[in-house]
Amino acid sequence: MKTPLACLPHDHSHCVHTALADAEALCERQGARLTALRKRVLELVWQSHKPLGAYDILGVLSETDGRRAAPPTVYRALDFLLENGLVHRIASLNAFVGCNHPGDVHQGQFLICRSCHTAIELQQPAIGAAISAAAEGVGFSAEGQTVEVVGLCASCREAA
Amino acid sequence: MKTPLACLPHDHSHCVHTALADAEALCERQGARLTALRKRVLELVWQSHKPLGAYDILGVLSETDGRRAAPPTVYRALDFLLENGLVHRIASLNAFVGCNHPGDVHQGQFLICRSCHTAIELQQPAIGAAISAAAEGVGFSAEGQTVEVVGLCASCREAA
DNA sequence: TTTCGAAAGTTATAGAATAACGTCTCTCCA
DNA sequence: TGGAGAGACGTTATTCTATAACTTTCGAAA
Repeated sequence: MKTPLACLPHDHSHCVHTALADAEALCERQGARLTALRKRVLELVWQSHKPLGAYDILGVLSETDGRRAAPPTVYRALDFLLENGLVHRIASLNAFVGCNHPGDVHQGQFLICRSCHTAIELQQPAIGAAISAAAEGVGFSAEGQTVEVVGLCASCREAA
Repeated sequence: MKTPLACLPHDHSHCVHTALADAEALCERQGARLTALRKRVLELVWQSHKPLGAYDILGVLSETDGRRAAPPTVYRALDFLLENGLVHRIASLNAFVGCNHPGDVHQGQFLICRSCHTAIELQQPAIGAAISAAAEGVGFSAEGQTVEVVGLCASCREAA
């Protein structure tokens, strides 16, 4: 299995640039409007691999960017990004994180470190398959899966 | 696979009685105090297989039971029930549902119908195994799993 | 240049959860 | 029997998360 970038040291500015470029290309292709605000929110979400709360984003927009922003501003931008598969919402944290493979239809599967708070996104068909099989076994038609695992990432295990 | 009771018509009062009796036995065994309030909250959570919000519980305690209750009253009772494995929290709904197999160490896996809101609890080792394997593959030590699937249950599919 | 619609601003409020402190009531032990 | 201590619950206040409803702005197309 390929080790996800999120759990290794890496040039993170590259992640951000790639994510923004991919997002622009994707929106172009789909006729979705990636406005300055939406792009900025996406950039903020991508500033690390740690899920970011809506009110954290709001704080940066208000204080750093000097933009007059209220909660709906942020939530609307996040809704747009969610709809277009550019970010994921982490239900167990009430927070948002950039999607590693925008465009691909997929559900997010996340490993969340309780120490450094990094969220590692997985794409394991085996997990989805096991869930789908179980659902079908009881006649349930699965539409969306939430898989969030808390624990300790490799780096934090070593440190401890 | 055995069909979970939650997705079939059944004598639900039996569920409630069983759940309360099991809870008493379990707490007795573990030296945990299942007070009147905690038992009542557990009963309310078990009144259906639909996850119930903390403030719904609060409403019943205040209005029906006539008890003076504020949010901490409910959250403390829920914390106790969670710690003792008697209820599960559904992160994607901010709601709580009775645990089907208290005492067993297990993570909840839930199928949540978006039409009737019933939560069907699964116990599929295959799902947990697939997740654990993926986590270990990247050196992540998994401690808690959240698996929540939204979709349509068998009854609602038929009705539609 | 008007107009139409989407995006963003604005105000207010709903919903979920916890912090901090006070009070009561057991049980245990002297 | 009668405190001492601990745990449970009450109370007040606040924080965090999210959305409803309405207004204004802006840009592209007619």
